[in-house]
Amino acid sequence: MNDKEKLQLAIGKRVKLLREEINMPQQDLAAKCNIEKSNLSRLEAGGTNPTLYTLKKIADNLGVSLEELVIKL
Amino acid sequence: MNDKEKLQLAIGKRVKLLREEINMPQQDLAAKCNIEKSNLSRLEAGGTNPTLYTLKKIADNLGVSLEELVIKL
DNA sequence: GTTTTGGTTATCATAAATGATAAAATAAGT
DNA sequence: ACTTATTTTATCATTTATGATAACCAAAAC
Repeated sequence: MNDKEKLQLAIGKRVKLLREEINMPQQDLAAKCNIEKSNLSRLEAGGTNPTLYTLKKIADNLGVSLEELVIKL
Repeated sequence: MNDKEKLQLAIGKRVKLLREEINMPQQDLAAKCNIEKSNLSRLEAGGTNPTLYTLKKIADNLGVSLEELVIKL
């Protein structure tokens, strides 16, 4: 498990946590962000190294700032 | 100028500002991050949509947290 | 038990970030 | 002016995130 993989897992968990806190399904969040739901699923599972723009859209639609999204990463 | 481009310009300026605050040349930062100096140049100019891992390496080597790096974006 | 609902996994194509290298431009210092 | 350091720009190959679609799994509802 390298740094990159750890980071991917961490951001994935963070997104999942914030999303579940507001009871928003993956598909809803994905739709709002204009990303594929399968893509979001992989992201939350730590399977991708998302770009800044993807993270920004997720933060916006979760109602948090980008800082809050990447906290402790 | 769309949202993505604005975001790229914003992160670029932020990296540049933080880097210059500690008087670190692009090439030094790039070397520490194991990224190409040309790549960093483009990033600071707003020409790329960097991945989370790239941003994390940059934050680490600038001596700031990821939150601090993406502040106000 | 069979519909929903939410989530996962798989595959392939496409777009784009990055690696690698080189050349040109700019600034700073001597 | 000349040198040196720094940055920018360009190009091409490679890697990878994402788009798009489909099939599958799990749990809860009914």
